[in-house]
Amino acid sequence: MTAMPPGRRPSTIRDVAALAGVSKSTASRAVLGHGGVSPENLEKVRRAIEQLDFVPNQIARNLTARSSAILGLFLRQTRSPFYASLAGAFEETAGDRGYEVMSLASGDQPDEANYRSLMLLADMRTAGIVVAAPTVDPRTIRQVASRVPLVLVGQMGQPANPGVPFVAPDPREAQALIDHVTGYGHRSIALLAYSPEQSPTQWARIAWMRDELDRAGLLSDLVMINPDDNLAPVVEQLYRTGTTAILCNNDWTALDALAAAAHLGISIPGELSIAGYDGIPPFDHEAVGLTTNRVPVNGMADAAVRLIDDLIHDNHVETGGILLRGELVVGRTTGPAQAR
Amino acid sequence: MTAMPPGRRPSTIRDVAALAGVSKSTASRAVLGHGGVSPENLEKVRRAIEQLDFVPNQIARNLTARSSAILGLFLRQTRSPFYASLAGAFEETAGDRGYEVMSLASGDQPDEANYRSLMLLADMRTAGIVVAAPTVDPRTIRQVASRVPLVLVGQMGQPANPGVPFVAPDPREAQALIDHVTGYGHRSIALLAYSPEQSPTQWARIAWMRDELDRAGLLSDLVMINPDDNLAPVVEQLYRTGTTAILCNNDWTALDALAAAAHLGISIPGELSIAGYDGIPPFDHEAVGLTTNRVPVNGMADAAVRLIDDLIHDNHVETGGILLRGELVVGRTTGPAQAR
DNA sequence: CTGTTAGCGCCTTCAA
DNA sequence: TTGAAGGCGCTAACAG
Repeated sequence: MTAMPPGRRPSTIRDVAALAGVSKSTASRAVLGHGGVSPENLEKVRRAIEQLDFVPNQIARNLTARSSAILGLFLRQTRSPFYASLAGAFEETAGDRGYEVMSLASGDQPDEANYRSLMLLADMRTAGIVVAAPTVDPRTIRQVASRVPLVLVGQMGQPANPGVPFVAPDPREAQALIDHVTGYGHRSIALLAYSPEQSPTQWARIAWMRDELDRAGLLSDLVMINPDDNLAPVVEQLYRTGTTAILCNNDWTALDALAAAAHLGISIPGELSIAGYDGIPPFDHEAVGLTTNRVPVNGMADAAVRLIDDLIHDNHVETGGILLRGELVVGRTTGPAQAR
Repeated sequence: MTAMPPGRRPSTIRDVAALAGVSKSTASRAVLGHGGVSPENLEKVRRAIEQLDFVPNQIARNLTARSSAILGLFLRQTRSPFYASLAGAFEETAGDRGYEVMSLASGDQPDEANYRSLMLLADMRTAGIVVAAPTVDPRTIRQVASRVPLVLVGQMGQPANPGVPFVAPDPREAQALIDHVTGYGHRSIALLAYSPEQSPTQWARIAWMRDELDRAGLLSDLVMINPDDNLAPVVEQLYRTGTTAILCNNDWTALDALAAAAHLGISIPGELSIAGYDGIPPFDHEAVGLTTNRVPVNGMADAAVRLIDDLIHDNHVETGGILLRGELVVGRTTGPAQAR
């Protein structure tokens, strides 16, 4: 047996009109409920709708309306807890404002594909589009933004995308993390990071920490890594050369570093302190015990909805962008520096 | 300044035709590239397209084509690592087969909203819809399935949804977990679970484990909990009444139980073994060290794509559904049972 | 090869 | 209050 749906083509407003014995227009008016239809006809149409199991095609509707209550969400990747969390928060807030959210993921395709995806979102007459995909080419962003209200989230807009509103985590929030480890007496602190191309946002915080630590003479090293690297050699090298604390670009990296340290027999946080960044559940779970900086995902989502809503309603919008700070999460992977 | 997009309405095929000095159809044919257009006209159209920055409206296209290369994905929630992971894997595999994936999340709304969302997906002439949202009402599923090829993933189809193909984790895979703890000598094993309504799939595995353990006389208790419960009282009670191992409905619960045990001063796995279920990253990370059963998310996604693809192309489809097994992940939260 | 016509499913003037 | 007509953006069938 093929479970293919039966030929029964979804009924259209035309079918409804025919069965009710009225014109398409009357049927349409009855469906919309804006009034202007006689009670008898209204009833007839109502019955026809019921009988035919009619549901108006929202998409066709948008076609004439030139707009809709749908927001498009373009994500870099769905798998990552960070983007998943952001998307979830966004859907909630947007839902509260009466928007439906349609998501599409980039998966770091070639930029041409990103463009097509974004246009697909625009084609369905979305009221606006929110982009949470830092790797999309700025030109693509600008092209789409010229057609549809667009907001960037989780990434800086300036200077690559002048005039495009954005919400992003404030790199300066990393100060709390630095204060935390220096407060523990660490004086030889290393940074682990992906390349700027790999993740501009994560790089922003790393660059900021690098500058801060460097200025204070506390930076032992900045090691560039890749997502799938085995960190054992890196961690060992750092440990041997006197680094007592490692700050990572994100929580994954921190977990990888922790696992590497375990393999090397380095005790945490006795001999080495390690901190992550992002603090997205479940990374911030007490049972994991990771010290990290929790990025304000909910706040970012809220701000994004507010921005896009303002843009849609033609309100004044801060083009300078919004930077939000998170909060320090103290776990069991950082502790007092030990003299060696 | 309002960053609203300039009035410049996206240009249509009509504009292109006008500028090129040909008819809409010729322009359309040129765009489609199916041939049948003179080189001169082709060139003229090409130039007009360039000049107007024309991009065909994919949605309008689908409207006439009555179909598209878009798959709809309806998720229970975006935030959960499980669904995020599933979605990510699905997008990848679907992408390999040339599909674009549009996602919509349920967020456990009233079922009427689910229906509307599903219809929205159908309205855009998606080639098929994949539902990963166990809480959607079976009637809604059937209604939508009668209009568009539909596959269930991460949930059983039978008997609530007869005839609707599905892919789900095989509850019997839990055997490995049971063998693991009994192999460690545990003879008083408890289960922690959400209610069946909360999560039918998780309940399926719990019910299966309950039966198995009960038959072997090893079940100490089955405690019903809620996602946000504080588990300290539960864990303490179990521990005091002689339970030496706790198997949880999912990994979150396991982390919560671990945190509770830590608060109570119960050492893991010395005095108590705890295991999770799902094994989705980052729960399965070595640094977390959780013993769990890794559900085959990638395999499920692959199978889902295969099923929907078959359905779309009218191939024979196993209506019985597909059950997939995962693999045991041995961490540091389980160990030998200790005599007390 | 080309333009005309007729939809896809819906909404919105415009007269009546 | 109603229906006819036209359009949203595009494709496809049909004459030339």
